[in-house]
Amino acid sequence: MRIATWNVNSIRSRIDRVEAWLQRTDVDVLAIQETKATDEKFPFDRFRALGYDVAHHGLNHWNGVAIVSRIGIDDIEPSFPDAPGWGEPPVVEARALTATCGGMHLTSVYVPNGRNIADPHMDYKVAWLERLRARAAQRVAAGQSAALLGDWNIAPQDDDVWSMEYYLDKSHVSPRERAAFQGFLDDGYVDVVRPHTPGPGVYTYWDYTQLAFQKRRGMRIDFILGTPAFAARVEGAAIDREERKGKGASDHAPVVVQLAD
DNA sequence: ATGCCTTTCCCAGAAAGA
Repeated sequence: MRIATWNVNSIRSRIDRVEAWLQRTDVDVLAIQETKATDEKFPFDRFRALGYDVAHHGLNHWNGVAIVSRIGIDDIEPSFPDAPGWGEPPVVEARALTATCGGMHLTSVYVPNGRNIADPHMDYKVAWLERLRARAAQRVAAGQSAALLGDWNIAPQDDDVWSMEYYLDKSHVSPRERAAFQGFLDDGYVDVVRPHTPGPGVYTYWDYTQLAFQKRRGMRIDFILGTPAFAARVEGAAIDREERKGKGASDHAPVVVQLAD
């Protein structure tokens, strides 16, 4: 069985690529981020035609998360309890969606960007992660097979960026953000991809500008964190950087884990 | 300090991404 995550940067502009990728990779469940669509504009039919059930949470043309599954999808839950909002007045954004697929509790996660170290959006990012962590910890305590899959907008280790010198004063590598990410690991979550895709120089995101991909200037910011019960089933993992190539690519690559049946 | 590029809104240029 294969489970994957992919920030597609608009499902409508990427649907042809996503469809071809699903057919090529034989993935059973895909967690999607940045659908940038409401339900009215989400291409449900394209996934259903391939045999996937769909859960989508999209409130406007920003953010938006989904899970598509061909092993069943139940207990669909948008967001999570007490999720912080953004704006004035604060609005809870479409950045998380949990569903049960084949007995596993899977959450598609799109962590707020943070923008800059001193930006209010950074406080929002950290608070959002704290609340997600509280909910996620319950799944470890319950002994569930669960995973948080998505775009974390954090590079936890220095090797996860092409240049620490470049990112030193920027978002994604600050101690606050790294501590927020580490909290999930402290609670028992496991990065199930890194052991199978060791760095340095291994990334999941490359900026569209400045020929970043061609120059191998990327960041590892997309992760699959599993509970011990989930991690015990992982047999392999891969980052599909081929999918970042060519015209019409997302700026993120898909990340895939192979599970024992 | 900003643009570099891409996407959305929907036809002009701002907002957001990271």
